Amino acid sequence: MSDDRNKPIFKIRIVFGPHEMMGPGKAELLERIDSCGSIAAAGREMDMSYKRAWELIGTLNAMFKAPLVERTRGGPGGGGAFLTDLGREVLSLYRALEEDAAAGSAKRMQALCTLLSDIPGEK
Amino acid sequence: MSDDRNKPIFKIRIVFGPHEMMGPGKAELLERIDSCGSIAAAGREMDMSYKRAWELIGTLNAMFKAPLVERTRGGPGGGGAFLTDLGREVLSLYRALEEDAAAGSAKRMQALCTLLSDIPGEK
DNA sequence: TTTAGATATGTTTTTGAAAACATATCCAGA
DNA sequence: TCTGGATATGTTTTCAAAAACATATCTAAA
Repeated sequence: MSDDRNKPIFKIRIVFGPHEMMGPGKAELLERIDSCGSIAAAGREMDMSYKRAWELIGTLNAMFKAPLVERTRGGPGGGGAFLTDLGREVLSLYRALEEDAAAGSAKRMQALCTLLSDIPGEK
Repeated sequence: MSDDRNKPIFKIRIVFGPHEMMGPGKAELLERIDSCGSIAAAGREMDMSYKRAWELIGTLNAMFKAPLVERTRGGPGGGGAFLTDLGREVLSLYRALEEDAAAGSAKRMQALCTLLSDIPGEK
């Protein structure tokens, strides 16, 4: 019997400084901006207000050596946003880091799950 | 010149289910209960209200096969709390998992830090 | 039998982050 | 030159999580 229930989700947040951090939210936002071509559309997909998405991008752009996202205003379609090379690099690095971390701790994760209550989600 | 500034902090949160998760906060709480011998004292050390600490312990006790923390009431000192064997096991497993994850992703972490802005904390 | 210091909970208040709302601005193309 | 759809921000409102406050309860030991 395959026991695929209870697959735990591994969330990583990297805190670089008091106001500089990166976690699952910003990563997903970058990803969606890459595929959508706009901050507004990415935000909509994530059920996030444009303003919030815009703010997150602002902090991301400020915390790295150069902007991860560049934007254009006006024109056909009204404008848009796209990842810079650095943006793509940071994103893929973060994703790879996630995988490495998960792989490195898989054994322990399995052991932890063993100790969980049998009746999960039973709140 | 040692460049120990900007040592990033790696935070891991494991989400087992919709209402079942464990992260740095619960881990530290377990640790301090172990060393303090009481929920109240542990909470004080963490600047956390007794009520909140007590609630966190409640959810922890509920999500594993057996309680991680047991408590006594009354008596000299008024009572106290201590980790069960399972509690100690979960805690050390979580700590080990953290280390494994950090070790597994250290290379990528280093690479990420390289891309950070030079002027950190400059908000 | 009183006390001390902890556990155990209910109730009210704060507050800080996110949402919601509101505009202003930009500009290629029709 | 008007328009559409996006960026860019300021302002107000909501709301849920945490804090704060308030008690009640337990019990070994003095």
